[in-house]
Amino acid sequence: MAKNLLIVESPAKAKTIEKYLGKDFTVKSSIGHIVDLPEKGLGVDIKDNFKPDYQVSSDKKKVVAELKKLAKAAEMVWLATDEDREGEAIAWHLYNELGLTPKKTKRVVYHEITKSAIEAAIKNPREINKDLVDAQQARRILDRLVGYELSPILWKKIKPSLSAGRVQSVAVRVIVEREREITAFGVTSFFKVVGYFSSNGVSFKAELDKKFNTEKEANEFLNKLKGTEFFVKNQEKKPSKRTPSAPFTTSTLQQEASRKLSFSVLQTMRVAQTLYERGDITYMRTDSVNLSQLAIDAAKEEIEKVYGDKYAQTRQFKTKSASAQEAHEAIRPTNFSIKATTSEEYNEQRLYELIWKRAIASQMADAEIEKTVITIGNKATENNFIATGEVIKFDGFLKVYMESSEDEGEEEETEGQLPMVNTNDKVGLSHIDAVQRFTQPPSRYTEASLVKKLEGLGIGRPSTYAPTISTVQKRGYVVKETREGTERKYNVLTLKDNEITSVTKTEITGAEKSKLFPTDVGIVVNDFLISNFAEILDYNFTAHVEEEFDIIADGKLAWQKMLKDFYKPFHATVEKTTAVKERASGERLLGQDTNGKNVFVKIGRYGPMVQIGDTESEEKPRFAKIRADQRMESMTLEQALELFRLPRKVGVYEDKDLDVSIGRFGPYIRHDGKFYSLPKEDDPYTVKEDRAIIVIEEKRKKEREKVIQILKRDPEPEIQVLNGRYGPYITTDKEIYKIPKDKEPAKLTLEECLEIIKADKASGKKKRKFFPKKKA
DNA sequence: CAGTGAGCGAGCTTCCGCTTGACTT
Repeated sequence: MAKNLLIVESPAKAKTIEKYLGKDFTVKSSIGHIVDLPEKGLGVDIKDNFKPDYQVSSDKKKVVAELKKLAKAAEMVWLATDEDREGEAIAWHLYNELGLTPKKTKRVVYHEITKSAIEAAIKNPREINKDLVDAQQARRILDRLVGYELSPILWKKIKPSLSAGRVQSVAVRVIVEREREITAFGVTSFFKVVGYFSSNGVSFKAELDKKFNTEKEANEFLNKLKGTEFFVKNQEKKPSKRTPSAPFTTSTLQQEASRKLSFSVLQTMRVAQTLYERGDITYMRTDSVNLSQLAIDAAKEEIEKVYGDKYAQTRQFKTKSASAQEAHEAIRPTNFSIKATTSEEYNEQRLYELIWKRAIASQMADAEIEKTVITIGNKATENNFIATGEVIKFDGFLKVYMESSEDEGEEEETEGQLPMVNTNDKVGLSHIDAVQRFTQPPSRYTEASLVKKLEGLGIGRPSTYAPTISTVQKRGYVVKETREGTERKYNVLTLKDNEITSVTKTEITGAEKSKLFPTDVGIVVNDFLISNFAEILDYNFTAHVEEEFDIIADGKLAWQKMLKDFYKPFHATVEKTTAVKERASGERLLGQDTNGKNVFVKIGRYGPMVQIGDTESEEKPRFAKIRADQRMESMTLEQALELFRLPRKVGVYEDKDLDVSIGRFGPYIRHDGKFYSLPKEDDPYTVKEDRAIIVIEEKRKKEREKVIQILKRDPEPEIQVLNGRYGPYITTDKEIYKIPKDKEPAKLTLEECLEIIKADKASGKKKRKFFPKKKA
């Protein structure tokens, strides 16, 4: 038994550190937080000065028991959790749960996993910083109060199972507001003029320094240029340089992996986790752009070896984010001399390469660039045509890495080569285009650009960006969608050989790929929260409470005092809002039907719907769910009435009615108490009796083919051999068993089936239920 | 797993931040 027990948060980290420390140390991990507030109930006693009811998390009981045993046997316990608010709290929880004493406990911290850093940390132990722990308690309890007091209001006022929180509600707000900006955006068109010139055998283009509002003005301008001459009015050369970006943080990794590899933020984190566990990269949840000196030296050595001395230029980057806690290094390869991971998995290879390039480039020389601007004049006009060109004099870091542009919507301005010219040189004209362009609304967020936005607001942490994005989608506030654009016509005027011609072309506009759109529910919840809880939804709310957490961490404010000051007015608003009777349904009156009854669109307990007739009237109103491709905001009276054409009776089959409707899982036919899904190509509003019968018969045929054989047992439940979506399988007692490839499903005997079941059970794999309920 | 939607009411839902796990006819 080792004399020393050192505890870190991550198991992969524990393995690495154990190698550095030698046999006197056992290194174990807590696997994150070990205690938390209970999932059910508030878990905070408001009356007893916000006393939290901490409990060992159910999935950490085993970890805590093992650590406790090891701690008891050790002479000294070293708490080496991260040096940030959460890490300090984990150390404190460990201290409490493991029953440690000041005499046999030491708190150590480091910001990088290198041998020297760990050894230095061991030489400089300190005590647990209770002020920092208190700041974490304030953070934790504030989030609980906000989340668990706001969410139930939404259940009551809007619909069950919704949620609200300091982070997720602002994320939804960002998406809703962007959508409104796009809707409100007035697209206007203008004419952009581009001349195609040549000089000394080099063709180049130059853009006019003026845009025209109308086609008429553009036409007049081109007319003026008929038969005139162009000359070089001015030429300028300016040296400039480009500096590499900092190595990746979690947020920038997610953004670049999204742009360059089309990864979702979740996918990026999963792949990065694998690389981390393989030991290929450093920790992937970080807000720091720092590299250890060891890493910088290693990068320099690699750059000099591969690209030559003049390509190396080491630098230390500084974080721009005020909320950064910098407990780790930036994300980098653990070994710079390894250019590719040994993993066979394609996505792991691609992400590793991206991380390697970005980290290496960050320690490479600036790129030296010469910018050239040629101004082309014409005596017939005061306006000039401007040609810009760039020549890379020294590529520097660009040899390895080029950051992707942020505005994917922008047109690619490929700058060609410019000719060598002198002032007053005449230049030849090929033609001039005046092209109709349109102003662009702001672009919708991708998952990754939303992360960037949240990070900029100081909201969320590297470990929560991906979960937050998935929460707002799971709650149905936001959907990630790819939408096809629409065609748009635009005009092009061309001046060539002293003649002006006009053509109309078409382009696709408004196409979106994997972008975030707010749903009706998201919009209604957002508007409700903003009108009632403006403070929480304020973009500066997190920044403001973070300032207070910092004061607590400095020991200048008691965490209970901070919570009290926040909670009193907050809870009063909660009470006041709860007392209001009306639901917040986003109700909108669309008009009246032929009987003069009011027709509404609103959100009900099961989502957006249309309603005919008033709720207060004697007669029960009629309801219909709106279709997936419809939006409350753009719903018309005609569309609403159309929805009431369902359910429709389309005929009779085997003396029973055939009814067609749309349910939770799409359009279906109901016949004799059974449901038959209507295939995509059939329209529930027009489908006829004969077609409905075909659909029913097809399903019956499949049902018949589903059963390969049934083997009766008594008293145990029978064994069924069935044809499933993925081929034949055996099932009994709600469990599913795979059939070995060498067996023929139709000829399986009862004995063989039992053998397969026995073998499967013995393999020790845990079975998943057919429709798994939520985890316990 | 598919007819819901007001209201009555039981009992359910929910936060953010730290970590990895287990595995699919």
